[in-house]
Amino acid sequence: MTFSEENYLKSIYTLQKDSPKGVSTNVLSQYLVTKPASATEMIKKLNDKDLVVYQPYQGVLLNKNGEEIALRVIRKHRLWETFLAQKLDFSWDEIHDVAEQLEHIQSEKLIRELDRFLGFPKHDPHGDPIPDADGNVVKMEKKRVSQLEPGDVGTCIGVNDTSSSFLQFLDQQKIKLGTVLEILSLQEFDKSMLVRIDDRELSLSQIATEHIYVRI
Amino acid sequence: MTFSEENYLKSIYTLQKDSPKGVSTNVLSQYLVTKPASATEMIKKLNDKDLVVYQPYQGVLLNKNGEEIALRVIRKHRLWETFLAQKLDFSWDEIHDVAEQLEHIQSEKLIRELDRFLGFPKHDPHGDPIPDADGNVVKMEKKRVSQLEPGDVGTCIGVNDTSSSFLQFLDQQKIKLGTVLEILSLQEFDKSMLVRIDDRELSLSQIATEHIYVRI
DNA sequence: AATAAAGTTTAGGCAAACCTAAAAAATATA
DNA sequence: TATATTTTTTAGGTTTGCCTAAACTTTATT
Repeated sequence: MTFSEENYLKSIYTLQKDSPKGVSTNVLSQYLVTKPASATEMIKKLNDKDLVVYQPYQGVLLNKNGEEIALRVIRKHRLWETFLAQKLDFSWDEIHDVAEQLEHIQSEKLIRELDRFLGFPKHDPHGDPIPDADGNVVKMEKKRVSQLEPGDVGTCIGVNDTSSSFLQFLDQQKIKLGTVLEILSLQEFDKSMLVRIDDRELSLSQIATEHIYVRI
Repeated sequence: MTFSEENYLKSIYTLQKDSPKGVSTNVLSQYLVTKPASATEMIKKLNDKDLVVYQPYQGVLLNKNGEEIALRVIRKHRLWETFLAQKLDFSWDEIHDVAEQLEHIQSEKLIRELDRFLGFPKHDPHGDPIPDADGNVVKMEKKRVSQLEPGDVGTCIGVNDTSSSFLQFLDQQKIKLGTVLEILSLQEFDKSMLVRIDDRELSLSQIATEHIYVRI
């Protein structure tokens, strides 16, 4: 399993949630910042290795084998993200690129021990669930802040946008995992929301409320 | 800088200590488990990038630039080894392969934070010095156990053989970094040594005594 | 339904890092 | 010193993963 193969499998896993009848080469190559021709080529290789279901022109989906590998890579990615945030004081926006490299390290023992060292965390710093060693992922009831109504209270469990500008915005506003938000009001004209966090009130734009996930 | 280039630079750094007037392609390729022709090719590439001094048929040595990069890779390798041994309970023989992968992760911040997290260690689990961020390496006075005489006492600071059979032997004998050895006697006929460790006495073959380093 | 537009695949190339086999240079031996 | 042996380099080939351009499907529009 090469780095590149792992990256394709992981990407297909992520993208197939929004394209349940097949991830197109266009979408896939855009996500991976390559070209459609390259995606086609790799998909054919993964198909030959019996990791995906693929019919020319019909997009690609992971089969059981492919999903198993994708989940292993995602498990590693999220454990490393947890390590970087918890132990090495990385901020949200610095985590991703490094975890992207670390996720490809091959060593069963490494990942088992890392998991133990971190205290068997269930979620990564973005609130996404960490698959267990057998590939089981806990599903969580998450809602976007934008789906809440005045009076609702939610606990921040993740975000939807990993751009560093957004993550920096969150750092500035001191919004992190576990932060409790109370919705005070919704402005009709621009769908912005007035929320209370601890003792301060602040206004979040619609864009922001759509990118923050909470558990209610 | 590719993985392969980094591996070649690191290997040349190690090998040039024993071949101060040039590391031959033969030796280099054997060390890296490739073929001489591959080594020649890479050396030419490193030469074009001004990282080594190379004259055809005369072997290769690192220049200032090459040494700087080699030391950065070695620093990362040894910090990761320390992490694996100290935090993840890896034993001596399990460390190397994983550190070999981790050493290629690119992130200044990662290695700075890892260093801090580990408490700025000066030596790795094999007793080898960890270069600092500026590439300074502390030289240490180390002796092989075989160079000691009856009555001498030494503290184990490293080993010379990273084969897993040897490292497993050490684990079995409970010889680790910091273990204090007292030489009781030397057998003339096979150069084996009787040593005391804590309260027990054991005999070490000449092969073993030549592969264990101590500070006296 | 016919055509235009968009998306996908195929064909042919390129760079990195490896390989084998042959040629060339350096070293050892008679 | 001339030849034999060893070492190193060159030449040409392979695989992986990327690319562009052209051909082919599918989907959208009129």
